[in-house]
Amino acid sequence: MAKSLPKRSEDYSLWYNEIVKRADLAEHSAVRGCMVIKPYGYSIWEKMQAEIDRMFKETGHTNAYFPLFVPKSYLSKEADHVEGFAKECAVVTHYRLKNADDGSGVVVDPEAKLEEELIVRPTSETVIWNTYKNWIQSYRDLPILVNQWANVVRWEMRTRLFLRTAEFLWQEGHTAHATKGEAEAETKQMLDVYAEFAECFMAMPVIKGVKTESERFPGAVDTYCIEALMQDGKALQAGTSHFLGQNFAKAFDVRFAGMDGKVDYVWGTSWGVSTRLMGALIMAHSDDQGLVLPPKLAPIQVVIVPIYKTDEQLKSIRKVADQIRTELRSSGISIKFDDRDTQSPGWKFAEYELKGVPLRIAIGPRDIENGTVEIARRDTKEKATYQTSAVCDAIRGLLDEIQSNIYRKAFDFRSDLTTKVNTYDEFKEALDGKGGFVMAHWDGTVETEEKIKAETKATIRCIPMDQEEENGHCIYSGKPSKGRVVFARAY
RNA sequence: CGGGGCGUAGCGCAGUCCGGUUAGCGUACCUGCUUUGGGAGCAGGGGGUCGCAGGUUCGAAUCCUGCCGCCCCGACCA
Repeated sequence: MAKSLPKRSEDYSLWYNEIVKRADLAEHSAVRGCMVIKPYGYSIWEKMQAEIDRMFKETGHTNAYFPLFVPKSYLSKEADHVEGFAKECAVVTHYRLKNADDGSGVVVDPEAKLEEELIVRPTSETVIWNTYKNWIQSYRDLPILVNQWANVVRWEMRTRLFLRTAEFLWQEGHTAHATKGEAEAETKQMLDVYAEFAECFMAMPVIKGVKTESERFPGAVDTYCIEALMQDGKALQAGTSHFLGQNFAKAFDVRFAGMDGKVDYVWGTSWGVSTRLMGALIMAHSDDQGLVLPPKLAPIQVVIVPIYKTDEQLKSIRKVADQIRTELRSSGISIKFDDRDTQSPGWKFAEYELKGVPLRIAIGPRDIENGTVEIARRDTKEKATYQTSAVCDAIRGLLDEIQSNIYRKAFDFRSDLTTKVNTYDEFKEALDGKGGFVMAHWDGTVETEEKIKAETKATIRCIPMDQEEENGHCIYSGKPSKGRVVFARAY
């Protein structure tokens, strides 16, 4: 009867797909590569959004909204940008349908062809810089610190729920500055925001770094990123922040008069995180029983399950449950009392485990008699009995403890799977053995990077920002190097 | 785009090779009774254009032709 998940150790990819569906996070839609985000999954995304949005506001940003459609000509104004995105764009060519002559349904009306095709945005730099052109004349108009929450479409060849879908939800920040230094500082600030969110809320340690030239965002001068490690030893890019230099300002002719009266191009940044974070969250902590959610992002932090035979028993359990619920709610904890009599307690236990609810309180006749409740932790599966009077304090403490425990667990896991290597043989051995992050010297050339990728499927995830200076030799070419970079096989 | 798989009840599948009563199983759903400290038991019940179109045949989920769609692996990819 137990409907167990596939085991991570046996088929990680199958486990991932199943957990997404079984925990009611998302499902495939009728359209290839697109997903339906279900209410429970969406409520986790909303928790993420709320925190990220708060952090944006705290750093001086405001939200706006730009159109879904990008005129085709805009995309080609920045050469690298169009090169990077052209192959995965959805294109709108017509604006009307009509009934087919043979009665077979509706067909595209050939009379209704658009003069200029519209691209469904894969990202919004072009529309936004075209707009900024009109917003900026002088240094007094700068900086512009705008973010938008939106959906974008990238026609990916192969998709995976949350990790890579044809349409996805994200936020994209687009800022404009008077100086290079200010734009660079903004790029790094937002990277810090992402890293803080990942570590403090998702309980997921990340490496901050810079992308190599070949992994850079099309149109950027520098791409900064946070890289996380998943339980199967593969890396996941969890967020990026781009220093755009004056590239888009030049492409869209966005100039401003400085204090000294001289006219110059504006400096730009863009940065984003997406529903891919949901995938990261799932893979960072969950186990073979289901989701494990960090308390700070769990839509339901505590669930109370009553165990009873008679209405009388339920009545006295409800009294205790209501008391606990009222007190915890007043300290901002989200708590659900599941008194449905349509499901058995055992069913509920399994269900809330699958959904990653951090704490479960069970109250039965035995507890009522003893003035106790049973609390079970999702992360360690430990159960303990508490005096009813001590429950609320215990819960508050346990939520904090779970948050830091799963972070520590993920951190230790990453430490175990981070290997320093000095030769190409050691490199391949580490990759094929335990996987994870492999720290190695690299000669700084695209050629070497490409050869390593072709031979091992490992890419340079980033050049870490806290890179230690260390003289060494490139594992591939033997040429001198001044520090290690992070290699991994990645999603 | 290459390789593999799948399409039969809400979901998961068997049946297809070798055509033949009324298309079956698990689960979910509905009703009733008994249950409830780890996915309850028993009894009864409802639910199907077998992906679509055409063909062969007395007869097609099953054979033939064409088409459509989705998933997985790979190549590709902020």
